[in-house]
Amino acid sequence: MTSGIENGNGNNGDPDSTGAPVKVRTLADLARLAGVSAGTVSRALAGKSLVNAETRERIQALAREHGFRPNQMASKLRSRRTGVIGVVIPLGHEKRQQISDPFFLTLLGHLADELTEHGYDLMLSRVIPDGTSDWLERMTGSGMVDGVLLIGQSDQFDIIESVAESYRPLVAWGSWRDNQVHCAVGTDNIAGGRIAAEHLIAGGARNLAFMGETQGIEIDERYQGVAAAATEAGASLVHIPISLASAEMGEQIKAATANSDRAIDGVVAASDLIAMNVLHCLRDKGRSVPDEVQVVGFDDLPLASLTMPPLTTIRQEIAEGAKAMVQKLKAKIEGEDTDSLQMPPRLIVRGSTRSN
Amino acid sequence: MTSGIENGNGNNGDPDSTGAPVKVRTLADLARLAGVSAGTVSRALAGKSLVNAETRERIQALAREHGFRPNQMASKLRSRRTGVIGVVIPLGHEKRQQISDPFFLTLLGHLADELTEHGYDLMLSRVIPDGTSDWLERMTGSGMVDGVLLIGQSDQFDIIESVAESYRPLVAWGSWRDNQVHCAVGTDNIAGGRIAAEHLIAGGARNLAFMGETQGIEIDERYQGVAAAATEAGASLVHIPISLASAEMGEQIKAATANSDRAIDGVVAASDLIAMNVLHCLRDKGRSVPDEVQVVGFDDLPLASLTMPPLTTIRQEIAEGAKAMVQKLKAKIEGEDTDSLQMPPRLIVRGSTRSN
DNA sequence: GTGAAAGCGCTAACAT
DNA sequence: ATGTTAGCGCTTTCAC
Repeated sequence: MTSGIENGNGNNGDPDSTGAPVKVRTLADLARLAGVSAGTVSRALAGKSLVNAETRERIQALAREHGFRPNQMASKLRSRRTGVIGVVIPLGHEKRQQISDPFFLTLLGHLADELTEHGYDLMLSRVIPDGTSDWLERMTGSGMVDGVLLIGQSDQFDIIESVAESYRPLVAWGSWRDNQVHCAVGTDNIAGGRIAAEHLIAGGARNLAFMGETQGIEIDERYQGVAAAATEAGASLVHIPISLASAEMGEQIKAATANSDRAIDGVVAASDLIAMNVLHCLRDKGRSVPDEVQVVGFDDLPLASLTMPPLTTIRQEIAEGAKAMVQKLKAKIEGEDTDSLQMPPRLIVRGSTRSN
Repeated sequence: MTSGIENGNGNNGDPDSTGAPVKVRTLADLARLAGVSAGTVSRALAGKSLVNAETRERIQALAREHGFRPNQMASKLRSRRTGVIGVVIPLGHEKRQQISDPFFLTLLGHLADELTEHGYDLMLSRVIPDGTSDWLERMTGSGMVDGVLLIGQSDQFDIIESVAESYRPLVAWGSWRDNQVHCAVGTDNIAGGRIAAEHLIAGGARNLAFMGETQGIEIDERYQGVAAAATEAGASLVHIPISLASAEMGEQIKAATANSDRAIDGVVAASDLIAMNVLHCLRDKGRSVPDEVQVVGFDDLPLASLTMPPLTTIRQEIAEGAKAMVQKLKAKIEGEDTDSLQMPPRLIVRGSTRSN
């Protein structure tokens, strides 16, 4: 707190010797204090080269002393760049608006780091799409952000496509299809599902279950991969849609596993979160993992190694993906073109499956 | 896509009959189209009452048709309110900038919901404080936000205090001390620690360990609560600082539990995340929970019920806390005064402790 | 109920 | 290297 000294004793940088505390609210105020023009202050504070080093220092010191920061709204309006990236989490097919998978929050954390690193601020928006493209265009169309990152495509693939047609700086985490307009970064989910199922089958499973809602395209692809592998191996497969609302998940899993005519001996969960719930339910029912039932998760969250038994899972490269998303978005903002990126999934074998 | 029709055939709302697609970028553009003034368009789009209902409808329809949204930066600059709340996660005492406890991400999720509900956008910032108050003043002082929410106080209590002296619309999750300047919402951590320890002791534990860094004030208070209870009961207590970087956590826990001269039979973890790691390590070492060692977590995250055994923990009311934070912040923005809120902790007994 | 005019606080040409 | 000028696109008195 440098204010409070009433009798300016020489070094308080206040040219009018009244000693009254001067409120510096605008560039113009500071300019007056420094005896220069607003333009110069603007340049000095922005660290521009065309300002005399000495005056720059002086102005910066003055600004610091008075705790002055230029108003960002004015700056952004004038310069037509906001330095802000909109990060949107579409909660398309989830009744409860809460939580969403820890996967998304982990991705968000990495995106936040990466954006900060690149000098961007982050405007977060969790939206429940309403059937129109409004939820997205609210971000893209209002001059608030320089670009948009989507944390998942949810069940909004087509809407994202249509918006991306006219709004370039947009990158989504999710799936990529041939001729897709919008740039996506994600995992090869079909391959991931396939690998998971093959691993289960190699461990002796014959009656598989896939647990998870397939409304989101990513999850659906995982299911397809599982289905393909099951068909090829002549294994049976049931699909059990599980809502993410954790309160109900346990009941749903129990009901589902009870109903099935053949005893399920291999589970592919659509995510680690679901897998953890499955593990918990199986334990409750006294079914041993991996001896009676094998379980594979998807994501490889840090928590996956802490379950009992530790979770075999399909790893997604979240940190790497976040890096790629930001890098691609930057490229798009600068007018370049970018490809989508589908990363290969990787099987992480732990204790919830029989290794060979 | 309503554009694309080249020969305006009557109903395309385009008064100049060239049929050329008109780009509507500003209020003025739309005003011209509608044959009114910019001011009227502004009022119509804002749904103000003093506009003729009919013209309002017409203008809104026109705006929709052309996908026009008023530029937020201009609007915010002019109206001197941004409709944005800054949410800051200070990563004070964590080497790795990543992750932070899932607790914080859960809180973030609830805050996001709550802010959205109240019509605010959310500007997220994860910062690593540098010893100055810069990380905070960057948010408070640049006209970007109407208020600031802090997700945790980290080890920045004093800095928050000093900023709060002159910046009113600020609410933090965290601890409250007598005569504290800034508004805080949180749990009574001392009581929480005490309850946890007493429960352990009631279950027969005599040699306690507290696991967690106490640099953050909240955690330190939990430790104090544990210490008080241990002293009163004549139980021993060791403090084992554990960094949150999950890679190292396991090693640290193992090293710590190995070194201690007496066998620890009761663990209070500073968070559920730590508790989960502790459970995992104990399993690795073949020590049974709760028979040989009892474990209590802190937070009651959704995941706490999924561990094996399910985690006994001290519940923090995250959703309720998020609601309170937003409500108090709103009050402060509107110039009212608000008290801090310390919520009572609640013991949730599950399987990781002996219930009497 | 609507139009005209005056900025919000800053930046970027264009002068000098 | 610095000052001057002209807006960025919107909201909001103030007239009518």
